[in-house]
Amino acid sequence: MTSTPIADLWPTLPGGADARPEAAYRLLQAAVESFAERGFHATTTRDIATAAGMSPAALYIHYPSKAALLAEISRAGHAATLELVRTAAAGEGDPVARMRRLVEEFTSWHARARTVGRVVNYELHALPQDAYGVVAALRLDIEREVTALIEAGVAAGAFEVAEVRTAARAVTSLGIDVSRWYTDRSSETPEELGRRYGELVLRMLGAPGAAL
Amino acid sequence: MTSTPIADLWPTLPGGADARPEAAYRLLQAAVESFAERGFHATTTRDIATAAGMSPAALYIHYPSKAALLAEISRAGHAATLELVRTAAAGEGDPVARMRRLVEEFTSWHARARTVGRVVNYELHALPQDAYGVVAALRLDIEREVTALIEAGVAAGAFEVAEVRTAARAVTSLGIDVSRWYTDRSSETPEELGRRYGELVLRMLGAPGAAL
DNA sequence: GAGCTGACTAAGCGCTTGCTCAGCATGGTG
DNA sequence: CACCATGCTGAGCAAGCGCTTAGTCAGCTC
Repeated sequence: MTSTPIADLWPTLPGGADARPEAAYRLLQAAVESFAERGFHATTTRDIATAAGMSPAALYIHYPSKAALLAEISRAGHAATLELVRTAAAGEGDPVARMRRLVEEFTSWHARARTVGRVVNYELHALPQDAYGVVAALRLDIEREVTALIEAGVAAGAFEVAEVRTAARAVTSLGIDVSRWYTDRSSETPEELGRRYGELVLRMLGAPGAAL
Repeated sequence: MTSTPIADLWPTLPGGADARPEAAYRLLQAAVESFAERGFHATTTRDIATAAGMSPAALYIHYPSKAALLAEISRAGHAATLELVRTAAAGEGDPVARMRRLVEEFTSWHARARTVGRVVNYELHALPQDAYGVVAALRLDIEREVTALIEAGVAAGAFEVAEVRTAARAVTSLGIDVSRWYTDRSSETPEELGRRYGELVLRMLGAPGAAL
Protein backbone atom coordinates (compact mmCIF):
# COMPACT_ATOMS: atom_id res chain seq x y z
CA MET A 1 0.00 0.00 0.00
CA THR A 2 2.54 2.53 1.11
CA SER A 3 6.24 2.84 0.46
CA THR A 4 7.00 4.91 3.53
CA PRO A 5 10.11 3.62 5.26
CA ILE A 6 8.64 3.74 8.73
CA ALA A 7 11.25 1.28 9.89
CA ASP A 8 13.85 4.04 9.71
CA LEU A 9 12.12 5.91 12.51
CA TRP A 10 11.45 3.17 15.02
CA PRO A 11 13.86 0.30 15.52
CA THR A 12 11.95 -2.91 16.13
CA LEU A 13 13.03 -5.81 18.22
CA PRO A 14 16.82 -6.13 18.09
CA GLY A 15 18.12 -3.91 20.86
CA GLY A 16 18.31 -0.16 20.88
CA ALA A 17 17.15 1.89 23.83
CA ASP A 18 13.70 2.53 22.41
CA ALA A 19 13.21 -0.81 20.71
CA ARG A 20 9.59 -1.96 20.86
CA PRO A 21 7.75 -5.24 20.45
CA GLU A 22 6.30 -6.08 17.09
CA ALA A 23 2.69 -5.39 18.09
CA ALA A 24 3.46 -1.84 19.18
CA TYR A 25 5.29 -1.31 15.92
CA ARG A 26 2.32 -2.56 13.91
CA LEU A 27 0.08 -0.13 15.75
CA LEU A 28 2.41 2.75 14.94
CA GLN A 29 2.44 1.79 11.29
CA ALA A 30 -1.35 1.51 11.17
CA ALA A 31 -1.76 4.83 12.96
CA VAL A 32 0.61 6.64 10.59
CA GLU A 33 -1.31 5.42 7.58
CA SER A 34 -4.74 6.18 9.02
CA PHE A 35 -3.79 9.62 10.33
CA ALA A 36 -2.16 10.52 7.01
CA GLU A 37 -5.12 9.40 4.94
CA ARG A 38 -8.07 10.58 7.01
CA GLY A 39 -6.62 12.88 9.65
CA PHE A 40 -6.37 12.29 13.39
CA HIS A 41 -9.98 13.07 14.33
CA ALA A 42 -11.53 11.07 11.50
CA THR A 43 -9.50 8.02 12.50
CA THR A 44 -11.03 5.73 15.13
CA THR A 45 -9.19 3.49 17.52
CA ARG A 46 -11.07 0.65 15.82
CA ASP A 47 -9.52 1.66 12.48
CA ILE A 48 -6.03 1.53 13.92
CA ALA A 49 -6.49 -1.70 15.85
CA THR A 50 -8.13 -3.48 12.91
CA ALA A 51 -5.36 -2.41 10.54
CA ALA A 52 -2.83 -3.75 13.03
CA GLY A 53 -4.74 -7.04 13.27
CA MET A 54 -6.00 -6.67 16.83
CA SER A 55 -9.07 -5.80 18.83
CA PRO A 56 -9.50 -2.17 19.95
CA ALA A 57 -8.65 -3.02 23.53
CA ALA A 58 -5.18 -4.24 22.61
CA LEU A 59 -4.16 -0.74 21.61
CA TYR A 60 -4.28 0.35 25.25
CA ILE A 61 -1.78 -2.25 26.34
CA HIS A 62 0.90 -0.55 24.24
CA TYR A 63 -0.17 3.10 24.29
CA PRO A 64 -2.14 5.01 26.93
CA SER A 65 -4.33 6.79 24.38
CA LYS A 66 -4.93 7.55 20.73
CA ALA A 67 -3.27 10.92 21.24
CA ALA A 68 -0.14 9.22 22.62
CA LEU A 69 0.24 7.40 19.32
CA LEU A 70 0.08 10.71 17.47
CA ALA A 71 2.56 12.26 19.88
CA GLU A 72 5.04 9.43 19.35
CA ILE A 73 4.72 9.65 15.56
CA SER A 74 5.14 13.41 15.59
CA ARG A 75 8.09 13.34 17.95
CA ALA A 76 9.99 10.68 16.04
CA GLY A 77 9.21 12.26 12.68
CA HIS A 78 10.45 15.66 13.78
CA ALA A 79 13.52 14.20 15.42
CA ALA A 80 14.43 12.36 12.22
CA THR A 81 13.94 15.50 10.15
CA LEU A 82 16.11 17.57 12.47
CA GLU A 83 18.82 14.93 12.36
CA LEU A 84 18.71 14.95 8.56
CA VAL A 85 18.94 18.74 8.43
CA ARG A 86 21.76 18.87 10.98
CA THR A 87 23.79 16.27 9.14
CA ALA A 88 23.47 18.10 5.82
CA ALA A 89 24.14 21.54 7.31
CA ALA A 90 27.24 20.34 9.14
CA GLY A 91 28.60 18.31 6.22
CA GLU A 92 31.53 18.92 3.97
CA GLY A 93 31.88 21.64 1.37
CA ASP A 94 30.99 25.30 1.10
CA PRO A 95 27.54 26.69 2.03
CA VAL A 96 26.32 26.18 -1.54
CA ALA A 97 27.18 22.48 -1.55
CA ARG A 98 25.72 21.99 1.92
CA MET A 99 22.52 23.83 1.03
CA ARG A 100 22.15 21.75 -2.10
CA ARG A 101 22.47 18.57 -0.10
CA LEU A 102 20.12 19.83 2.58
CA VAL A 103 17.36 20.64 0.10
CA GLU A 104 17.88 17.40 -1.82
CA GLU A 105 17.51 15.29 1.28
CA PHE A 106 14.82 17.39 2.95
CA THR A 107 12.73 17.25 -0.23
CA SER A 108 13.25 13.60 -1.06
CA TRP A 109 12.48 12.67 2.55
CA HIS A 110 9.17 14.50 2.40
CA ALA A 111 8.36 12.67 -0.85
CA ARG A 112 9.48 9.22 0.32
CA ALA A 113 8.06 9.47 3.84
CA ARG A 114 5.02 11.44 2.74
CA THR A 115 2.62 9.57 5.03
CA VAL A 116 4.71 10.33 8.09
CA GLY A 117 5.31 13.80 6.68
CA ARG A 118 1.61 14.52 6.49
CA VAL A 119 1.03 13.54 10.08
CA VAL A 120 4.07 15.48 11.22
CA ASN A 121 3.16 18.70 9.40
CA TYR A 122 -0.61 18.73 9.26
CA GLU A 123 -1.80 17.18 12.53
CA LEU A 124 0.05 19.46 14.92
CA HIS A 125 -3.19 21.00 16.18
CA ALA A 126 -4.37 17.61 17.44
CA LEU A 127 -1.33 17.12 19.70
CA PRO A 128 -1.80 17.30 23.48
CA GLN A 129 -0.24 20.46 24.85
CA ASP A 130 2.88 18.93 26.39
CA ALA A 131 3.64 16.93 23.26
CA TYR A 132 3.16 20.07 21.21
CA GLY A 133 5.80 21.84 23.26
CA VAL A 134 8.38 19.16 22.53
CA VAL A 135 7.59 19.21 18.83
CA ALA A 136 7.54 23.01 18.57
CA ALA A 137 11.06 23.11 19.98
CA LEU A 138 12.24 20.63 17.34
CA ARG A 139 10.60 22.71 14.59
CA LEU A 140 12.37 25.81 15.85
CA ASP A 141 15.69 23.98 15.75
CA ILE A 142 15.08 22.95 12.15
CA GLU A 143 14.28 26.52 11.17
CA ARG A 144 17.39 27.75 12.95
CA GLU A 145 19.64 25.32 11.11
CA VAL A 146 18.36 26.49 7.74
CA THR A 147 18.60 30.15 8.70
CA ALA A 148 22.16 29.71 9.93
CA LEU A 149 23.21 28.01 6.72
CA ILE A 150 21.77 30.82 4.60
CA GLU A 151 23.54 33.36 6.80
CA ALA A 152 26.81 31.48 6.33
CA GLY A 153 26.28 31.58 2.57
CA VAL A 154 25.56 35.30 2.63
CA ALA A 155 28.65 35.93 4.74
CA ALA A 156 30.75 33.96 2.27
CA GLY A 157 29.35 35.98 -0.63
CA ALA A 158 27.72 32.89 -2.11
CA PHE A 159 24.09 33.86 -1.51
CA GLU A 160 22.28 37.15 -1.86
CA VAL A 161 18.87 37.52 -0.21
CA ALA A 162 16.74 40.46 0.91
CA GLU A 163 15.56 38.83 4.13
CA VAL A 164 17.21 35.72 5.56
CA ARG A 165 14.17 34.65 7.57
CA THR A 166 11.84 34.93 4.59
CA ALA A 167 14.26 32.94 2.47
CA ALA A 168 14.51 30.27 5.15
CA ARG A 169 10.74 30.05 5.31
CA ALA A 170 10.59 29.60 1.55
CA VAL A 171 13.19 26.82 1.62
CA THR A 172 11.50 24.77 4.33
CA SER A 173 8.07 25.56 2.91
CA LEU A 174 8.93 24.05 -0.44
CA GLY A 175 10.07 20.81 1.16
CA ILE A 176 7.23 20.46 3.64
CA ASP A 177 4.57 21.03 1.02
CA VAL A 178 5.93 18.10 -0.97
CA SER A 179 4.37 15.74 1.56
CA ARG A 180 0.97 17.28 0.79
CA TRP A 181 0.97 16.74 -2.96
CA TYR A 182 3.44 13.93 -3.72
CA THR A 183 1.83 10.58 -4.55
CA ASP A 184 2.78 7.15 -5.86
CA ARG A 185 1.67 8.37 -9.27
CA SER A 186 3.98 11.38 -9.36
CA SER A 187 6.14 11.34 -12.45
CA GLU A 188 9.40 12.04 -10.61
CA THR A 189 11.17 9.83 -8.11
CA PRO A 190 11.84 11.44 -4.72
CA GLU A 191 15.51 11.70 -5.64
CA GLU A 192 14.86 13.39 -8.99
CA LEU A 193 12.53 15.83 -7.29
CA GLY A 194 15.16 16.51 -4.64
CA ARG A 195 17.80 17.28 -7.25
CA ARG A 196 15.52 19.66 -9.13
CA TYR A 197 14.39 21.42 -6.00
CA GLY A 198 18.04 21.74 -4.99
CA GLU A 199 18.73 23.64 -8.20
CA LEU A 200 15.65 25.82 -7.84
CA VAL A 201 16.52 26.76 -4.28
CA LEU A 202 20.13 27.65 -5.10
CA ARG A 203 18.93 30.00 -7.81
CA MET A 204 16.32 31.41 -5.46
CA LEU A 205 19.06 32.20 -2.96
CA GLY A 206 21.04 34.02 -5.64
CA ALA A 207 23.90 31.53 -5.84
CA PRO A 208 25.80 32.61 -8.92
CA GLY A 209 26.22 30.05 -11.68
CA ALA A 210 23.36 27.85 -10.49
CA ALA A 211 22.00 27.37 -13.98
CA LEU A 212 19.37 24.96 -15.43
CA MET B 1 -10.39 37.73 16.08
CA THR B 2 -9.56 37.09 12.47
CA SER B 3 -8.70 39.49 9.71
CA THR B 4 -9.80 37.23 6.89
CA PRO B 5 -11.85 39.18 4.37
CA ILE B 6 -14.56 36.59 4.08
CA ALA B 7 -16.90 39.24 2.73
CA ASP B 8 -14.92 39.19 -0.53
CA LEU B 9 -16.03 35.66 -1.18
CA TRP B 10 -19.73 35.79 -0.38
CA PRO B 11 -21.81 38.85 -1.12
CA THR B 12 -24.32 39.41 1.67
CA LEU B 13 -27.73 40.89 1.33
CA PRO B 14 -27.70 43.44 -1.46
CA GLY B 15 -28.47 41.53 -4.65
CA GLY B 16 -26.12 39.29 -6.57
CA ALA B 17 -27.18 35.88 -7.81
CA ASP B 18 -25.80 34.06 -4.78
CA ALA B 19 -26.59 36.68 -2.18
CA ARG B 20 -27.53 35.08 1.12
CA PRO B 21 -29.34 36.19 4.27
CA GLU B 22 -27.30 37.38 7.17
CA ALA B 23 -27.79 34.26 9.26
CA ALA B 24 -26.42 31.99 6.54
CA TYR B 25 -23.47 34.31 6.18
CA ARG B 26 -22.78 34.21 9.91
CA LEU B 27 -22.80 30.41 9.77
CA LEU B 28 -20.28 30.45 6.92
CA GLN B 29 -18.01 32.78 8.84
CA ALA B 30 -18.23 30.65 11.98
CA ALA B 31 -17.58 27.47 10.00
CA VAL B 32 -14.52 28.93 8.26
CA GLU B 33 -12.98 29.90 11.56
CA SER B 34 -13.76 26.63 13.30
CA PHE B 35 -12.63 24.44 10.41
CA ALA B 36 -9.41 26.44 10.05
CA GLU B 37 -8.58 26.27 13.74
CA ARG B 38 -9.60 22.74 14.67
CA GLY B 39 -10.18 20.95 11.37
CA PHE B 40 -13.46 19.71 9.93
CA HIS B 41 -13.82 16.55 11.99
CA ALA B 42 -12.93 18.17 15.30
CA THR B 43 -15.52 20.88 14.74
CA THR B 44 -19.06 20.10 15.93
CA THR B 45 -22.28 21.53 14.58
CA ARG B 46 -22.76 22.93 18.07
CA ASP B 47 -19.48 24.85 17.76
CA ILE B 48 -20.56 26.44 14.51
CA ALA B 49 -24.09 27.24 15.61
CA THR B 50 -22.96 28.72 18.92
CA ALA B 51 -20.34 30.89 17.23
CA ALA B 52 -23.03 32.13 14.85
CA GLY B 53 -25.35 32.83 17.80
CA MET B 54 -27.95 30.14 17.12
CA SER B 55 -29.10 26.76 18.28
CA PRO B 56 -27.71 23.71 16.45
CA ALA B 57 -31.00 23.08 14.67
CA ALA B 58 -30.92 26.49 12.96
CA LEU B 59 -27.90 25.39 10.95
CA TYR B 60 -30.06 22.91 9.05
CA ILE B 61 -32.47 25.59 7.87
CA HIS B 62 -29.67 27.19 5.86
CA TYR B 63 -27.48 24.23 4.94
CA PRO B 64 -28.40 20.57 4.49
CA SER B 65 -25.39 19.29 6.43
CA LYS B 66 -22.09 20.16 8.06
CA ALA B 67 -20.35 18.84 4.94
CA ALA B 68 -22.36 21.20 2.74
CA LEU B 69 -20.89 24.13 4.65
CA LEU B 70 -17.40 22.80 3.97
CA ALA B 71 -18.25 22.26 0.31
CA GLU B 72 -19.48 25.83 -0.10
CA ILE B 73 -16.39 27.26 1.60
CA SER B 74 -14.07 25.13 -0.49
CA ARG B 75 -15.85 25.90 -3.77
CA ALA B 76 -15.93 29.66 -3.22
CA GLY B 77 -12.34 29.76 -1.99
CA HIS B 78 -11.06 27.85 -4.99
CA ALA B 79 -13.13 29.92 -7.40
CA ALA B 80 -11.72 33.13 -5.94
CA THR B 81 -8.16 31.79 -6.19
CA LEU B 82 -8.63 30.73 -9.80
CA GLU B 83 -10.08 34.14 -10.67
CA LEU B 84 -7.07 35.83 -9.05
CA VAL B 85 -4.63 33.64 -10.95
CA ARG B 86 -6.45 34.10 -14.28
CA THR B 87 -6.53 37.86 -13.90
CA ALA B 88 -2.82 38.05 -13.15
CA ALA B 89 -1.83 35.60 -15.89
CA ALA B 90 -3.89 37.40 -18.54
CA GLY B 91 -2.81 40.89 -17.45
CA GLU B 92 -0.55 43.37 -19.16
CA GLY B 93 3.18 43.08 -19.64
CA ASP B 94 5.62 40.33 -20.52
CA PRO B 95 5.64 36.90 -18.84
CA VAL B 96 8.08 38.14 -16.20
CA ALA B 97 5.83 41.02 -15.14
CA ARG B 98 2.75 38.81 -15.15
CA MET B 99 4.47 36.08 -13.14
CA ARG B 100 5.64 38.64 -10.62
CA ARG B 101 2.11 39.93 -10.19
CA LEU B 102 0.69 36.41 -10.02
CA VAL B 103 3.03 35.36 -7.22
CA GLU B 104 2.57 38.62 -5.34
CA GLU B 105 -1.20 38.28 -5.31
CA PHE B 106 -1.31 34.51 -4.85
CA THR B 107 1.02 34.81 -1.87
CA SER B 108 -0.57 37.82 -0.23
CA TRP B 109 -4.02 36.25 -0.63
CA HIS B 110 -2.86 33.11 1.16
CA ALA B 111 -1.49 35.27 3.97
CA ARG B 112 -4.50 37.59 4.24
CA ALA B 113 -7.17 34.91 3.82
CA ARG B 114 -5.20 32.30 5.71
CA THR B 115 -8.25 30.92 7.57
CA VAL B 116 -10.11 30.31 4.32
CA GLY B 117 -6.83 29.15 2.79
CA ARG B 118 -6.36 26.50 5.44
CA VAL B 119 -9.82 25.07 4.89
CA VAL B 120 -9.38 25.21 1.13
CA ASN B 121 -6.02 23.46 1.07
CA TYR B 122 -6.01 21.16 4.08
CA GLU B 123 -9.59 19.88 4.41
CA LEU B 124 -9.96 18.47 0.91
CA HIS B 125 -10.12 14.91 2.21
CA ALA B 126 -13.26 15.71 4.21
CA LEU B 127 -15.22 16.85 1.15
CA PRO B 128 -18.10 14.68 -0.10
CA GLN B 129 -17.18 13.02 -3.37
CA ASP B 130 -19.23 15.22 -5.72
CA ALA B 131 -17.96 18.42 -4.10
CA TYR B 132 -14.44 17.08 -4.37
CA GLY B 133 -14.87 16.64 -8.10
CA VAL B 134 -15.83 20.28 -8.57
CA VAL B 135 -12.92 21.48 -6.46
CA ALA B 136 -10.38 19.17 -8.10
CA ALA B 137 -11.30 20.63 -11.49
CA LEU B 138 -10.70 24.15 -10.18
CA ARG B 139 -7.33 23.11 -8.76
CA LEU B 140 -6.34 21.64 -12.10
CA ASP B 141 -7.26 24.91 -13.82
CA ILE B 142 -5.08 26.86 -11.39
CA GLU B 143 -2.14 24.55 -12.03
CA ARG B 144 -2.67 24.86 -15.78
CA GLU B 145 -2.64 28.67 -15.68
CA VAL B 146 0.67 28.69 -13.84
CA THR B 147 2.20 26.08 -16.12
CA ALA B 148 1.09 27.98 -19.24
CA LEU B 149 2.61 31.21 -17.96
CA ILE B 150 5.94 29.52 -17.28
CA GLU B 151 5.86 27.98 -20.74
CA ALA B 152 5.20 31.40 -22.25
CA GLY B 153 8.18 32.77 -20.36
CA VAL B 154 10.41 29.94 -21.54
CA ALA B 155 9.26 30.46 -25.13
CA ALA B 156 10.06 34.17 -24.85
CA GLY B 157 13.52 33.37 -23.53
CA ALA B 158 12.73 35.02 -20.21
CA PHE B 159 12.71 31.87 -18.06
CA GLU B 160 14.95 28.86 -18.02
CA VAL B 161 13.76 25.74 -16.19
CA ALA B 162 14.63 22.06 -16.33
CA GLU B 163 11.04 20.84 -15.95
CA VAL B 164 8.07 23.16 -16.37
CA ARG B 165 5.70 21.02 -14.30
CA THR B 166 8.14 20.80 -11.41
CA ALA B 167 8.67 24.55 -11.50
CA ALA B 168 4.90 25.15 -11.55
CA ARG B 169 4.53 22.88 -8.54
CA ALA B 170 7.18 24.83 -6.69
CA VAL B 171 5.51 28.16 -7.45
CA THR B 172 2.04 27.15 -6.26
CA SER B 173 3.51 25.19 -3.39
CA LEU B 174 5.25 28.25 -1.98
CA GLY B 175 2.03 30.25 -2.01
CA ILE B 176 -0.24 27.55 -0.62
CA ASP B 177 2.08 26.78 2.26
CA VAL B 178 1.88 30.41 3.38
CA SER B 179 -1.63 29.76 4.68
CA ARG B 180 -0.20 27.04 6.92
CA TRP B 181 2.42 29.11 8.71
CA TYR B 182 1.38 32.77 8.39
CA THR B 183 -0.11 34.29 11.56
CA ASP B 184 -1.14 37.66 12.96
CA ARG B 185 2.24 37.78 14.63
CA SER B 186 4.26 37.34 11.45
CA SER B 187 6.75 40.15 11.02
CA GLU B 188 5.85 40.87 7.39
CA THR B 189 2.58 42.18 6.04
CA PRO B 190 0.93 40.03 3.38
CA GLU B 191 1.94 42.55 0.73
CA GLU B 192 5.59 42.65 1.81
CA LEU B 193 5.68 38.88 1.82
CA GLY B 194 4.13 38.84 -1.64
CA ARG B 195 6.75 41.19 -3.02
CA ARG B 196 9.62 39.16 -1.57
CA TYR B 197 8.20 35.88 -2.78
CA GLY B 198 7.74 37.46 -6.21
CA GLU B 199 11.46 38.19 -6.34
CA LEU B 200 12.41 34.74 -5.08
CA VAL B 201 10.22 33.01 -7.65
CA LEU B 202 11.56 35.05 -10.58
CA ARG B 203 15.09 34.11 -9.63
CA MET B 204 14.02 30.52 -9.19
CA LEU B 205 12.66 30.52 -12.73
CA GLY B 206 15.92 31.84 -14.06
CA ALA B 207 14.67 35.27 -15.06
CA PRO B 208 17.86 37.21 -15.82
CA GLY B 209 18.47 40.36 -13.84
CA ALA B 210 16.07 39.44 -11.07
CA ALA B 211 18.47 40.48 -8.35
CA LEU B 212 18.08 41.16 -4.61
C1' DG C 1 -58.25 39.18 13.23
C1' DA C 2 -57.76 34.83 10.84
C1' DG C 3 -54.52 32.33 8.22
C1' DC C 4 -50.11 31.63 6.78
C1' DT C 5 -44.93 31.64 6.41
C1' DG C 6 -40.14 31.54 7.58
C1' DA C 7 -36.64 31.67 11.18
C1' DC C 8 -35.83 29.81 15.14
C1' DT C 9 -35.50 26.69 19.76
C1' DA C 10 -35.77 22.77 23.32
C1' DA C 11 -35.53 18.25 23.54
C1' DG C 12 -33.86 14.27 22.21
C1' DC C 13 -33.05 10.01 18.91
C1' DG C 14 -29.99 6.65 17.12
C1' DC C 15 -25.47 5.91 16.63
C1' DT C 16 -20.36 6.12 17.17
C1' DT C 17 -16.64 7.36 19.87
C1' DG C 18 -12.49 6.67 23.17
C1' DC C 19 -11.69 3.83 26.54
C1' DT C 20 -12.38 -0.02 30.40
C1' DC C 21 -12.72 -4.45 32.44
C1' DA C 22 -13.26 -9.33 33.47
C1' DG C 23 -11.59 -13.22 31.68
C1' DC C 24 -8.78 -16.50 28.54
C1' DA C 25 -4.67 -18.73 26.36
C1' DT C 26 0.18 -19.14 26.34
C1' DG C 27 4.65 -20.05 27.89
C1' DG C 28 8.38 -19.55 31.18
C1' DT C 29 9.70 -20.68 36.14
C1' DG C 30 9.64 -22.93 40.86
C1' DC D 1 2.56 -29.94 38.56
C1' DA D 2 1.00 -25.13 40.26
C1' DC D 3 1.90 -20.42 39.63
C1' DC D 4 1.90 -16.26 37.47
C1' DA D 5 3.08 -12.58 34.04
C1' DT D 6 2.09 -11.20 29.42
C1' DG D 7 -0.70 -10.17 25.47
C1' DC D 8 -4.85 -10.30 24.05
C1' DT D 9 -10.35 -10.54 23.32
C1' DG D 10 -15.59 -9.81 23.78
C1' DA D 11 -18.67 -7.12 25.75
C1' DG D 12 -19.94 -2.87 26.94
C1' DC D 13 -20.08 1.94 29.34
C1' DA D 14 -20.49 7.00 29.43
C1' DA D 15 -20.10 10.79 26.60
C1' DG D 16 -20.70 13.17 22.63
C1' DC D 17 -21.88 13.20 17.77
C1' DG D 18 -24.92 14.74 13.41
C1' DC D 19 -29.26 15.49 12.64
C1' DT D 20 -34.67 15.45 13.39
C1' DT D 21 -38.83 16.63 15.39
C1' DA D 22 -42.58 19.24 17.40
C1' DG D 23 -43.65 23.45 18.54
C1' DT D 24 -43.06 28.87 19.31
C1' DC D 25 -43.37 33.39 17.60
C1' DA D 26 -42.86 37.71 14.90
C1' DG D 27 -44.38 39.65 10.82
C1' DC D 28 -46.99 39.69 6.53
C1' DT D 29 -51.50 39.27 3.65
C1' DC D 30 -56.24 39.63 2.83
